[in-house]
Amino acid sequence: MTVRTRFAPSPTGLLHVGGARTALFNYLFSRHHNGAYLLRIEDTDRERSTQAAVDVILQGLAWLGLSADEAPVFQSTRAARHAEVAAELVARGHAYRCYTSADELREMRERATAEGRPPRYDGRWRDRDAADAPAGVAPVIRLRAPRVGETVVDDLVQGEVRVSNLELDDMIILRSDGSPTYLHAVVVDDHDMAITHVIRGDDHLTNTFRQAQIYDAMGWVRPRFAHIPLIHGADGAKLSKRHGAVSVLEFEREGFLPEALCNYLLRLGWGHGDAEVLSREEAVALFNLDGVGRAASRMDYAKLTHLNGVWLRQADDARLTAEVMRRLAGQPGVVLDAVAEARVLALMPGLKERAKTLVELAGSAAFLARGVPLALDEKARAVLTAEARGLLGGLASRLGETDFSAASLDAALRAYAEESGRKLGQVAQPLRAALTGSTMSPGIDATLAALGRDEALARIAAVSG
RNA sequence: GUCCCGUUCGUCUAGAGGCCCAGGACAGCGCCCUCUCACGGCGCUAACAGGGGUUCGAAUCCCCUACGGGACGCCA
Repeated sequence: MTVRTRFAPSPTGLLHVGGARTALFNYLFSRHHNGAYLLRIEDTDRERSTQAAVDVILQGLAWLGLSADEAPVFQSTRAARHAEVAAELVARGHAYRCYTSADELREMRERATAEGRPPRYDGRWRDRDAADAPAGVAPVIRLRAPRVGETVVDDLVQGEVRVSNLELDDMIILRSDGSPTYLHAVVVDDHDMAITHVIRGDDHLTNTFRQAQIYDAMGWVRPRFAHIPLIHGADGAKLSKRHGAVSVLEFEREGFLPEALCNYLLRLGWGHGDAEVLSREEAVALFNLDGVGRAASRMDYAKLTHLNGVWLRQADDARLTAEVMRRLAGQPGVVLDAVAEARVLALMPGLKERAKTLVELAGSAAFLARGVPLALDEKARAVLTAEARGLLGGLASRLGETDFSAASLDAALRAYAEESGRKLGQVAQPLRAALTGSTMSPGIDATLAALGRDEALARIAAVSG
């Protein structure tokens, strides 16, 4: 049987890292088994569901490279089918109409809580004759759940989890307005979509017992379940809007690469020996549910940032250059012409070695797109003493006759330093300050080469007076 | 309150009875490399929640306690 997984977010907020990881695991599991990975938008809560939220989810998944294999299924379009299944359940005696009012239910719950019992529906309409139905009251449909024995779920991550049926009451599957409840809609949709593996957050684990009862009542074969632990914020608390439960698109804005975020998320709650850096292909080949832990884990931005640096260094120069140009756009003082782009591309091997995020990368490349005279930061000014400026003046004529390749430049600089009785650093640092306006950059030879002779000389002239 | 799940260095994890006086990664701290900053290399600090069992032997199995999380809605 073909493996079919699905990611089923409700479009009521943002696609945060928890949802992203759930999507990733579903994706990897299905790919590992050459199966299909689907998307279902659980938009039955019309009040809170918005098109904007749907778009954010779609964009986030696309950015992560986790777009679904088939068009998304919108749960709200399936209400008739949900009602149909509920009616079938009634016809088969596995569900019944309940006329208990909201007030009665509240009373029931309050009394149970006061007496220290778990709040449960008492099943008062379970075996009552339909003739007793009060006039003018629209009933809900409740599942006639088994009252003896236990419900067992064999979870691929959590193992065998069981609960006494005494703990479960007759859940509502269809509301009095005819709309399905979440638990019911999910079961019907997963069945109709032929989902074979339900991989989701473990906040759904106890819901699974009730869903299992619906499958059983319909005589449907249950999918395999895998409940993965939640991701907590850096402070250990549940991920919420207040704790950086930001959209994954926010990570893009902050300069993270999708492959780095996926790599990080994969290792959060899943391990395979000492493997840390994993490409998408490697992840597909290695991913399994056995490697998923059972304890919640915390977001660690430091490690994410490190991984981002690793992936940045491996990334294609042209791609990174395009990212830098995009991020530099609109910044004051930069000129984004073909010349600037060529310089950024030329220096990219050195630049990407030193950056952890695209934001940093753009920041460190900005000097390549600025004009003369360059603004000098504090440290650069300190380096450019009168003596250093004089040294640069002498260097300028030397550079006028040097071949502008990194190797030749390196040799020329070393020769000049030696002739002047200085260490290379005493020449390189003032030069770096003049060329970049700061005291940090890729190797001075590569920086010179990227700028080109004319620009380099102009920048030197601007400071050596 | 009831039920379910969990607890290995600060963090993510390896570990499926002897290979573990617990390994890797990030972070931190040193040293080296070096034209700056990074990268890289080397090294250091640092954990089996607590208590009982079982066993020749337990991080690994069982029980209890503590702590954490989740679920108990005509929300999803």
